[in-house]
Amino acid sequence: MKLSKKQIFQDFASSKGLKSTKQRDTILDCFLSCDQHLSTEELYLKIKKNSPGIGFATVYRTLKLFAESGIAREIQFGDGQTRYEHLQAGEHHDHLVCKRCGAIVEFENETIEKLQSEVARDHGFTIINHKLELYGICKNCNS
Amino acid sequence: MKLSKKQIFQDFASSKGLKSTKQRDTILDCFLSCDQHLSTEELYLKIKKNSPGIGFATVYRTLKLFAESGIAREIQFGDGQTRYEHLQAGEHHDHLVCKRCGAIVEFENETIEKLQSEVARDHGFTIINHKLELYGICKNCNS
DNA sequence: TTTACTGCAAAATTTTTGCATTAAC
DNA sequence: GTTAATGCAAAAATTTTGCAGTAAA
Repeated sequence: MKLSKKQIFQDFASSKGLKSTKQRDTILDCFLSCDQHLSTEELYLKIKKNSPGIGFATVYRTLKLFAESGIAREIQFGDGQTRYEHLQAGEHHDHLVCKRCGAIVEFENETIEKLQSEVARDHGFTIINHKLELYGICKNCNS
Repeated sequence: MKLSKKQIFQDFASSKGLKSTKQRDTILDCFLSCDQHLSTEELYLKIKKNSPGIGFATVYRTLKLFAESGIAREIQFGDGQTRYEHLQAGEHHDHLVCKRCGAIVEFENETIEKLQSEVARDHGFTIINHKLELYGICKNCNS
């Protein structure tokens, strides 16, 4: 069975000699229980409601650690803010983004993934990860 | 035969009642003759060499116009800078990005495009455009 | 002349960092 | 005791805007 993200991060932390703190636990819990695709700012505001003591810089630095540990990934949807999404090792999240209402739908498609590997191979690339975003108008906004 | 990007932009400009200026011509020429994927800053620096009078804000606003006219598109590779790439109507540029040396290789793949349309249709989306980036290590850096 | 464009500098955003203090090991 | 983490506030880096002067229609 897969390790939980919490476990993965704890392993990462101890392997790096990082200390375990109340703040990091709080941020990790909130991050995991929150929606995908939150920006640093958004997560910070959510956390501040229950834990007013936590500062923006701590959230900022902790999210960077999450990305480094592999449980999260930075993404940019072109709105000027860096966002973080949950990431399970080996998982991919591709996105449908509605240009009108901002709705984000996730999808996975094995065949596309395979084709991507082929393209990479043809060009001599070893793929580490990828990003696929389809921008358009969603069902609701269309009707 | 396809309209040139220059032509497309001129049509766009006149349809919008925009005036034709020396600066915009200069910026358009440099943009078209320059490498793909330049940031505003980078293009500004290139232009300043030959036309020292042109200001950053003009380059910035002109690139926005290029994007609006359809001859360019904003992209983000996650390095904190917005970049602009050339875009022919109906064309897509997907990218292989080397995480080590930063090399960018463009590719197109019809089958992937078709699958994307299917995914979008399945979710009730009408696609306007898309972004596909494969991150990895390129042939040179691998060897 | 009327309207848009330019260049400058200032403002607004967002990301990143320095540092004294606090807390974990 | 050491070493890392935190919170604040300041600094950097980018993007965006206001405005007076300039140039195009």
